[in-house]
Amino acid sequence: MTGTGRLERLNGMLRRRGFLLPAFEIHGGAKGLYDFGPVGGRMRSRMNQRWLDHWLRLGNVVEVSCPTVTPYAVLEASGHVGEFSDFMTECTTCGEASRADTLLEEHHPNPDSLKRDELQSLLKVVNPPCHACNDPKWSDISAQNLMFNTTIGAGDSGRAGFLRPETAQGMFTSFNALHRHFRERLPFGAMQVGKGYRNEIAPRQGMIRLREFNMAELEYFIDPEAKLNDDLSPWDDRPMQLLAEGKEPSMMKLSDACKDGLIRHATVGRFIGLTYDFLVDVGIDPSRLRFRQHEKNEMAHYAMDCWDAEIEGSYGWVECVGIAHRGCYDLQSHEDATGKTLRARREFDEPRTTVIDAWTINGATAGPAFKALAGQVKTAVESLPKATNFPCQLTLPGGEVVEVSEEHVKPNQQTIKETGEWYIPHVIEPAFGIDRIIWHVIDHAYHEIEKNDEAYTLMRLQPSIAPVDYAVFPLFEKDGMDELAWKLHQQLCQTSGLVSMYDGSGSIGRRYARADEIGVPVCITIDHQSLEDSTVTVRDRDTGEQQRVPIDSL
RNA sequence: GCGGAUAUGGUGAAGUGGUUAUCAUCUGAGGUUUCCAACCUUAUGUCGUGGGUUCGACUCCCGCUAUCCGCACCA
Repeated sequence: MTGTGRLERLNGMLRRRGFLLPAFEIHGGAKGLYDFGPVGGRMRSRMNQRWLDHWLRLGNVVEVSCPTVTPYAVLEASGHVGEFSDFMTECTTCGEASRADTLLEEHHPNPDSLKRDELQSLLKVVNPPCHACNDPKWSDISAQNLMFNTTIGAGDSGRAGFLRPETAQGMFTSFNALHRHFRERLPFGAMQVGKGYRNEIAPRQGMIRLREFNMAELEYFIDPEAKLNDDLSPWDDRPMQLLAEGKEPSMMKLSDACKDGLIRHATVGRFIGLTYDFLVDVGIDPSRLRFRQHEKNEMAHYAMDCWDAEIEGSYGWVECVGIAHRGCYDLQSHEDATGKTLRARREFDEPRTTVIDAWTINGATAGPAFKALAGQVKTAVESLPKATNFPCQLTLPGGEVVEVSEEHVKPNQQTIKETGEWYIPHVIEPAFGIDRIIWHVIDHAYHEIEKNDEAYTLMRLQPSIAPVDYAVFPLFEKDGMDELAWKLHQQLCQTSGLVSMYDGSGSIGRRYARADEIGVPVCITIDHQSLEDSTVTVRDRDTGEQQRVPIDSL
């Protein structure tokens, strides 16, 4: 941060030039909602594309797209309904708002687990003092859900739902389709870029905390027992700033951090490396990038290990990527909630044979004898040792005592051969906050310099994400230079993936300045000589150097 | 959600209980100009929003919305 007011000037420029604008402004605007304007919109889609390309290079990752509108049951199963709701209560004396469960921490082993009614009545009974004014007078509690509620369908047939708080759940719920697509072979990944929604209590700091935001997530499914080919040596030449839990920050090689057990899983380590490469590739200054491991107590409800990529900018160090080892939590949760299986199979090296030589029930006699309890009796009998003598008494899980005699049982002798087993895959998830990354890319690219004793601003954006590739200028809009420039501009626009901008107004210096301000890497100028020999000058944004080249070589 | 500050052309600012609200810059048109924000002419464009006080409110008061800074909350 150089100089006071840089942030204000930067924000002013972003607005003026159409990078970022407060959304719906003529209606008064809305907190936490932003437009990407005519310049920023292009940059955002380039960033998204760049991100997809980056992960597609792994070769076993596919792109999907899931709805943002999500049924209640999905997010209930994932734990979001519970985790993303807080029950708030307000002190009627001083107006201080508090979380009801926090107030009751000393009066209940786990107030967070209580249902709304239970929490309400416990609050009434305990009546804890307000930590601001000490008065124990509380309003009724109200649910503060950080997800946007909606109703899917109209009227009585409407189902409760939410706008998704993350893109991940759709990829978990379609696990079986992904699994089939990859011929049932792990590891594989599914990813998507899309919108996520969180009804933040207090959106702040421009692009840093939004209510509707662009996210890009990869869910990488692995067999927790399989050997994975996660070679971290490619990153040995670029140590990274790592803040491991409970350790001092230090520059480390990923391979060492993994060897020392700071990074608890090699795939997490590899994704840290790939994330580093992506961020630096789109223009993040590597010296202002670090990876921080979550403390145990700040870890989200699903995570086993989590590393954030934090980027330093005008708002300090900000979390922009989370790389979480989610274990089997998500697939397990959806299995539990739906009764469907979300599993992969691994074959054993050698088939495993289990020899059973014990007892089971004789259905024909035990059925009529024990009726409804027969199932429980069967389980109990099958766990008895071979040496058991009948009749004998068994206590069932429900407390009933039954007497099992010889006629109810028969020997159970079989050999079971298993060639493999079904298991719930583990998930490693890199989750990117695209808006936050775009913000920091802009923040790092924005330079205020002096040029001929005048303040001058330029954006040193990477060409791969610059909103415009070429600016085409006629030196003067006359003598046919304007027609030639317009023709070249049209030609460039025909090329897939290229964006060109024509600018013919103002002095040539002014036009260079305008292009520099939005980070156009290359300006092409048509002058008198161009009319004669079909050459143009190509000017580099960062050095200002010009080269004369034939039009055809562009 | 609480407390404080703020809200005037696209951007940045000045100003007033009274008739036509000021300046710079940007933007458009025309002219001029042989490569880094030059110059001349000219044009377009503003008092966040709703209510109140008043003969009259951009100005004073209140609510709302938004922005910035703390606190709280949160991934």
